[in-house]
Amino acid sequence: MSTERRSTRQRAALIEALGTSLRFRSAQEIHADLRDAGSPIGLATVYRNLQNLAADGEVDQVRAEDGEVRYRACGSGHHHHHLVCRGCGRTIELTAPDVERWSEALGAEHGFTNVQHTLEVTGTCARCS
Amino acid sequence: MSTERRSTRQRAALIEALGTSLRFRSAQEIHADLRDAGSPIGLATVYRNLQNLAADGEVDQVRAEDGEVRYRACGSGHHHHHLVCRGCGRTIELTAPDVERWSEALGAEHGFTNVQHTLEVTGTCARCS
DNA sequence: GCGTTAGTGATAATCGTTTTCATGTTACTC
DNA sequence: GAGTAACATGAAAACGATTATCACTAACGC
Ligand SMILES: [Mn+2]
Ligand SMILES: [Mn+2]
Ligand SMILES: [Zn+2]
Ligand SMILES: [Zn+2]
Repeated sequence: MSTERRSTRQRAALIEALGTSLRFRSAQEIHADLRDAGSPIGLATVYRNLQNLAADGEVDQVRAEDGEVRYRACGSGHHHHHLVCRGCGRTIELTAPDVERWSEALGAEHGFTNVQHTLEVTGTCARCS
Repeated sequence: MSTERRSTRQRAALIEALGTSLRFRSAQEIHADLRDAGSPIGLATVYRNLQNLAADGEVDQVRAEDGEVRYRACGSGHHHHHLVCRGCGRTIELTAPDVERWSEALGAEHGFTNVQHTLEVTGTCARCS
């Protein structure tokens, strides 16, 4: 899905806003932050661009417990997981080769193909406890 | 949270409907199934009872990709994970002691306490491929 | 049976997200 | 630099799952 997207002021502002944050944030939070930072942008545009960026692999998205989707520009463009503080949102990227192998093997063992998985870890970071 | 809940016709019908299904189903699916099966019940009642059952550990709930919450009465009352067919919904319960240890250790290593995790595996089962 | 109180359900409200559609911009050609 | 077709934007309306309301019903303990 390599896409040629037009460069707009809004898209640039969104990418910059993402780049400067270490936390996962919802579309609405990001929208408010952009507004506060003096970059007027429509909410629908935030949603659209976040989805495009996610589809293009530029940002990660996770679904919070309450069902809201949160976005973050992660350092690695490759498959990884997250350890997220439930207090402050501080996020640490994790790789879990054992889990990758484990899920693949279990899928195969049960005759499943095209095996995917989701894995997220949460806790309270040192500063927050 | 061990709760003393009153036994009602609706609650009994819901528990029975859950017991006879192997798939994860949304509250609305379960509601429709109950109606079709001749057990009139309000949608709000389905939602309320499913949440109670989940809080009491009687049913598992997972969030689908589209954000919908799905429910299922699982065999084991203990912590486990799922391998779910994206085609037919067929579900296999998994335990992953290695993952349990891995997430605990990683949390501790980064100074996190009260570490929790979610892990779900999806794929296409033999029958569906 | 009675009273207390949790449970029910039709309906309205909530809220994150998506769609609509008229208008603004971008990228490209000449 | 125009001209232009396709894409992007955004205010507003629509959507859809879930939750809240509230008048009514039915369990439970006595
Ligand atoms: Mn993985
Ligand atoms: Mn586990
Ligand atoms: Zn923290
Ligand atoms: Zn299947």
